[in-house]
Amino acid sequence: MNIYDIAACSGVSIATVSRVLNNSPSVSPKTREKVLRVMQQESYTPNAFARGLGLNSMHMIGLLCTDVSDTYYAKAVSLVEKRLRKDSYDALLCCTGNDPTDQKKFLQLLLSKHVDAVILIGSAFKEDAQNAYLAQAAKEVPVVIINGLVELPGVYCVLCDERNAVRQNVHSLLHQGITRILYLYDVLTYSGCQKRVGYQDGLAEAGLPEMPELTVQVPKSIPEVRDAVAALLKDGPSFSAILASEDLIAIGALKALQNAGLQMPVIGFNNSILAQCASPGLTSVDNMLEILCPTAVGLLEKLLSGEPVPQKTVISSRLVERETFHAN
Amino acid sequence: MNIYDIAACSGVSIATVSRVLNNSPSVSPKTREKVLRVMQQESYTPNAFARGLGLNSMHMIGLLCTDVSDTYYAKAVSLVEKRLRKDSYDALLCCTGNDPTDQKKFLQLLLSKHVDAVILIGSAFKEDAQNAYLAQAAKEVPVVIINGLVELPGVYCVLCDERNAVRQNVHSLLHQGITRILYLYDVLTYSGCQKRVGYQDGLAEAGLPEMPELTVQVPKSIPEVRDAVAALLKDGPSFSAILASEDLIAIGALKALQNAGLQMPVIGFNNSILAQCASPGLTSVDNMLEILCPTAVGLLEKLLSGEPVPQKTVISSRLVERETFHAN
DNA sequence: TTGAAAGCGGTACCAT
DNA sequence: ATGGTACCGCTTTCAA
Repeated sequence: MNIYDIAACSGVSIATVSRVLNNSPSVSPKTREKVLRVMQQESYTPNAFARGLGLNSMHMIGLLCTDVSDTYYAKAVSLVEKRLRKDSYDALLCCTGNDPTDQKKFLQLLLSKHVDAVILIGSAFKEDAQNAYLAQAAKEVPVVIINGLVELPGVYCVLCDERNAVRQNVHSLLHQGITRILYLYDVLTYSGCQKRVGYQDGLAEAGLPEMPELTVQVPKSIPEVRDAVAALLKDGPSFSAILASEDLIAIGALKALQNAGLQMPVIGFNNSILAQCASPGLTSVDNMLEILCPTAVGLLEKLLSGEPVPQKTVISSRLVERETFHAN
Repeated sequence: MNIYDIAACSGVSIATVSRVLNNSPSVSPKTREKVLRVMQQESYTPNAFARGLGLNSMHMIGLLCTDVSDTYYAKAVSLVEKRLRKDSYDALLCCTGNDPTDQKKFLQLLLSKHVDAVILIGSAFKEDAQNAYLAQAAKEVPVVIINGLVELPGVYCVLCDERNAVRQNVHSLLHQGITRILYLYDVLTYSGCQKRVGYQDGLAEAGLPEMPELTVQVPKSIPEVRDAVAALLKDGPSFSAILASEDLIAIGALKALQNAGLQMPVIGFNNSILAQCASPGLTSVDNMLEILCPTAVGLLEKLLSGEPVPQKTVISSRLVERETFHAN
């Protein structure tokens, strides 16, 4: 069943059928009615490829995500996809992993599929070399970055003020009289850098010196973090609170503390389900995916309909206090 | 840059360019070489829509998933997507939620996009009414179900023997002298049913009567499960071990036990990252997504190239013991 | 081995 | 308001 058949059955031309299909106002109600009835009867579905060829769009958005199996990114993908459906966009999912070469390859791949736009979720795009590719891509279609920042024409960023979130955490710990705060992080994506700088900000504001021995990079793995923190507890510099760039990392640290029979404030990041799973419940910074994601898609919607939108949208975080917050 | 331009630049016809594009053997090495060089020079990319229109395929697979924000499904989607890329298929992601109406709507949507196949991940398709839609869909494209079972022509299932997994868990608990085992579950998808039946199997084998008061349905939410289990501990039937259909549920139960100062064997399901996050570490059944997902895509690969494949592939699970396993 | 040309199923412009 | 028709860019059959 194609548009020609429908045209024949309805006794009109394919042009008219196409108009009905596209809700063109210039079709008489009677004609529209008739054509629609035939479509219904024949349970006609327009061919998406033919449509794509003509319009140069299949109403698809490319989702470039480092890793959907990660709880945080999975949530972001879920929220984005749900919001995209509202505008009847389809989501083409592309998981890149952390290799920059793959990331650019997949970006290329999405463009070759003529997606209407690309949304970056947790991408590590950060170095200039990669940004060159992003810049190129952004010339072809709008690029929206969730919780990342690349200031380039055609690239729009929606992000959470994580730097300030960490700064405030430091501040509140200092307020409890804790000055030696261990900061654990894994990768230095844009987001990763912001958090670390927030940690430094917090200390600097209180006139405290930087403590490089308390800023420790760890792999994103519970047992490895646990062991690393255990080692620190044994031989390392002393500390009496822990901030982590990720819930998972915080949980690894929590395990080390438990094994050592110690208690101290531990604050994670992302407010993921993992934070709820931990015992004691992990206090965590919520970076507001529930807001970021719909906002990002909303932006895209406007962009694609030609409306102007800000290149950068920043929202603030929210601390979710659970059992690991206070000292003693 | 289209195929005509490339043809012109190479001094051949578009047919020849097309042949080169599709690795047709009937092109002389010299011609092929020449055309390829031009393509390279012009950094030509064939138009995916035009290709789709001609071939009636854009080399896309529809992923029908109830909820990617769920840790378990996210992992499945991740593994499937990764494996699909190997065969250079793209993944069109569709999150349906649990409403059967939506599920059939999205299935329809994927079909209208002419995906080459559909992979169901954690779908609740179970009732006959829905199966009618599946049957219809399976007439158009192959349907592969991961960890679910629907026996219909054109539907292929790859699943884990979860029934047996639970049976064995019951068995081993009975062996430890525990006869009163609380079974917690949330939804009765195919998988959900199998697990529950496994629980019954285990008890039946030991000649124990069914204990409906120990088979409790709970919502998939840590605090709600915690409260439900706390209530059972207070006023309910006695039990001295807990089996759950999901890690998340097991963790809720664990929290209730901790609050009550109690310890008993608790076994979760899925061996998700959540199990590692819990303290004490949650013993959990691994239902082998790492095997199921690649197997499912491998099946699809064969199907799409016309090779025959079994309609049902079952693999066995693996118990991952952590701290919550043994009594005392 | 190569080329010409007829689809594939729509969109959109130009007439009427 | 409606119809005719030239695209869109590729695949594939048929002839040469």
